[in-house]
Amino acid sequence: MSSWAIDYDPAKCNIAAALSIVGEKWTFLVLREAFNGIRRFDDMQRRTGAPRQVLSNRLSRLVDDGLLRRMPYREPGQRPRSEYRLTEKGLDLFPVIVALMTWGDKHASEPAGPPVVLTHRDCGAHVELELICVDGHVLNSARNVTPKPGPGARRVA
Amino acid sequence: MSSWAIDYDPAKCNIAAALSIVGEKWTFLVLREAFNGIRRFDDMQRRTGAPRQVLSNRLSRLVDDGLLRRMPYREPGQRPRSEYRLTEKGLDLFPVIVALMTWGDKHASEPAGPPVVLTHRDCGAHVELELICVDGHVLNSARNVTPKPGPGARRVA
DNA sequence: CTTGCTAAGTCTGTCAAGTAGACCTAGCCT
DNA sequence: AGGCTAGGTCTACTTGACAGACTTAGCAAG
Repeated sequence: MSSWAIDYDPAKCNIAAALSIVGEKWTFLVLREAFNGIRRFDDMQRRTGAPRQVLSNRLSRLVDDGLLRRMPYREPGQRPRSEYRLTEKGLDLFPVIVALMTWGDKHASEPAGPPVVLTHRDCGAHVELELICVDGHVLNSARNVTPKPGPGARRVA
Repeated sequence: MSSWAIDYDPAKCNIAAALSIVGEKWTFLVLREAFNGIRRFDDMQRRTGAPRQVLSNRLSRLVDDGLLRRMPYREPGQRPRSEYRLTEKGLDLFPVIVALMTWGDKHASEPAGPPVVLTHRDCGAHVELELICVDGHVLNSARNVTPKPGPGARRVA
C-alpha cells in the first residue's frame, strides 16, 4: 500500500456509517422526492418508480432511522392517513443531494440542460456547493485536500 | 400531490442518472478508498471488505463509466499489473464524498469523534462544504432553497 | 525446468434481496 | 350493502450478493 495513503481503520469510517443508512438503491430517490415536497406513498411510488414493497420498506427504515417522520393528515371525505416528512436529520442530507445533482448535471446530463435548478428562496439566485477551508480559501479540486486521521482514528493493525 | 411540489419528469432527473453510476452499495466505498490514495485491488479488497467478485465488478464498471482508469505499473521482481486511478470525472465526485462524510460525522459518529478529517493541503485548515447562492449569501438550511424547473425540464403528463 | 510465490482476478454453490403484479384493508360516500 | 381510494401486504420469480476455493501470469529460487 502506498505509504502516503491514509491508514485508518476502515470499519469506523463515517462514510460507511452514512451509507448503511442511505446507501440503498431507492433511498436517495425517496429523499430526493421528499426534498421536492412529496410526502405521500402513492406520489412517491409514481415518481420514483420503486416497487411498492421496496418503497414501503425504505420509508419504514427511514422513519426508524429518524430521517423521516410519519404525520397524520386527513383529506376531506377520506379516512386519516400518514404522510412522510423530513426531520432535521433528514434535512441535513441536503448537501449530499445537491452534490449528487451537481455531478449528474455535469457528467450525466441531457444536452437540453438540467431538469431542475436550485434557487435561493430569498433572492432567487442559483445555489451551489463550495468547498472551502475554515481560513476562507476556496478549494477548486479534491487535489487540494489532504485527509488526516481525526480524533476517532485507529491505526490499522 | 401538493401543488407547490415541483412537477418535473422524474425519469430525467440527474440524481437518478448519477445514482445509476455510483448508487450501488460498494461503489462509494471504493471511491472513498480511491480518494484516500488506494489504487490496487487487494488493498481495496482489504479496506472496503467487499467480496472480491463484487469489487472486480465495481472496478470494471467504474472504469467503463470513466470514473477510474486502469494504469499499468510494475513492482521490481513482479510481473506488470494494473492499478486504478481517479479520472477528472471521478475527482468531481469529491463533494459527494465530503457531504456524506460530514453527515456521517454529525449523525452516525462514535463519541470519540470523526476518524478522518479533511484539511487544506496548502494551509492545513479544516475543509468544509458550504451551500451558497451565486449572489454570495450563505444558506444554512435546505429550507432556504427552492427547486425550480430547469432548461431540461419536462412536465409530468 | 519445475516448483513455489504473489497480485489479481474468476468459478461455484448458497442465500438474501429486489421485482411485478395481484390482492387486501380501512374508512368514507352513496 | 356495495364501491372507491390510499396505502399498503402477499406470492412467485429473478437477480444480485456472498464466502471460499480455484485459476492465471510472470518472476525467482532451487
